[in-house]
Amino acid sequence: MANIAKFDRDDVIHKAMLLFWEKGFNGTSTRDLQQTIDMRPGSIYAAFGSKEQLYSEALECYSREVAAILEQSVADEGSPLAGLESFFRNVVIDRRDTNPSEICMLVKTLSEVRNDQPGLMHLCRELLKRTECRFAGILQQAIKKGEIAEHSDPRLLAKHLQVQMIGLRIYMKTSLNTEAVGELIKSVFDSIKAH
Amino acid sequence: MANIAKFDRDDVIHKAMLLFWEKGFNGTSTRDLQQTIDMRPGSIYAAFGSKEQLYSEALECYSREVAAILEQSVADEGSPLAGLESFFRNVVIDRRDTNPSEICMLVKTLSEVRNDQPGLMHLCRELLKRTECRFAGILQQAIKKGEIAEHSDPRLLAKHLQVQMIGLRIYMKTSLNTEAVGELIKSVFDSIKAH
DNA sequence: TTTATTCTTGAGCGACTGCTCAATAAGAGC
DNA sequence: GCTCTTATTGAGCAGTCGCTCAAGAATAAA
Repeated sequence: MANIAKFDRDDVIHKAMLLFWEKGFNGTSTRDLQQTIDMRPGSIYAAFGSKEQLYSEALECYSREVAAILEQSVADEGSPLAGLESFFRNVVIDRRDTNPSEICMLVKTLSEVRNDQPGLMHLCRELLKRTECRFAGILQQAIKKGEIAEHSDPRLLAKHLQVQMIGLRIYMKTSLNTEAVGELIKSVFDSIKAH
Repeated sequence: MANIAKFDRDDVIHKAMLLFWEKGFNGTSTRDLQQTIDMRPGSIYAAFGSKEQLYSEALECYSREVAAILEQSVADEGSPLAGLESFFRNVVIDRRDTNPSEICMLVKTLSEVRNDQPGLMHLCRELLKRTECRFAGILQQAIKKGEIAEHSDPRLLAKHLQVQMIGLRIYMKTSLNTEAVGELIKSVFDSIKAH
């Protein structure tokens, strides 16, 4: 009953998320984790059950934080479409050095996880779908505000944006060419406006 | 001096490639490899030096095979642009069930490998760059044949295609929606033609 | 303080990791 | 046949893996 002063669960998950994001699921050992979150194996397994379960919670944490950045971008720009573009530049270019990895953690998971971990796979799909829905919602606002043509299909455009976001982040890691990627982002949003 | 009848090196690398592509670098144990390529550890390490070195050769094998598919597609279609589109559909949609993974092996590597394996990272970048150059070459042919506008920049378009290819394959894995992805591919090539 | 409950600790289990190397087999040249 | 060189074998090393659990510390209730 008593809410005994325990470790700060959210903080621990956040720290675990950063480590997992950097090193991947297989690349992160439980010893790494113990050191990073400053907990002993017994406590970790009592609190989270398994490495996979902790990873799940880290994924959800990641997804929440990305959603917050997106929301903030739209609010800051005061325009749905400009907010989206700012979000893209922010995530793909500006944060690439400070983030644990240039690549989206959901994509890293999807590409690493094997079919014998259906839970993680399913969670990834769910979280990516939510991002796509957020994109669609913002695009819908952009239509309302007349920033893009009324006959545009926000759900198709959202899929398009999802593909771009995934592709661009990886392309950024391969090319190391900030200018070229900036140009590519510009052309993505130019073509949306032109529709 | 004598060319003693040894194992078939190319065949072994191909088999190793399929396993690595499926399970990733960290996810593939040397025991897995031993069984798959039917060699004992001593022979493997005598022939390839290390797991990482064998992985490098597997990556090059993968890249060669993808390049062959691209070349074949262009030859079959008798048109550079139609060949590219056929290649996209082939790789992103048609082969997704028979391939060891839906996702490009180079991208999987790039997303998994840590910075303490600079050799693999560098090789990935090199091989992806070559693919981009191949795209650019084919787009150049498309311009010559009048399939796309003369003022198009084949190198920029090639970067664009690279981003699409990467993004689409991952999106295919998340959405499992063949129709939507087919539509996305169509729109990619429609917009290239429209330029 | 005493007792009951919750939380934390860390030694260590059994399985697995990448890899080595002395022993053996299999050819090539004579 | 015989020697010399090269190829293959597989037991096993030293280290790491994810995880458990008996013991102890910390807090709450009485």
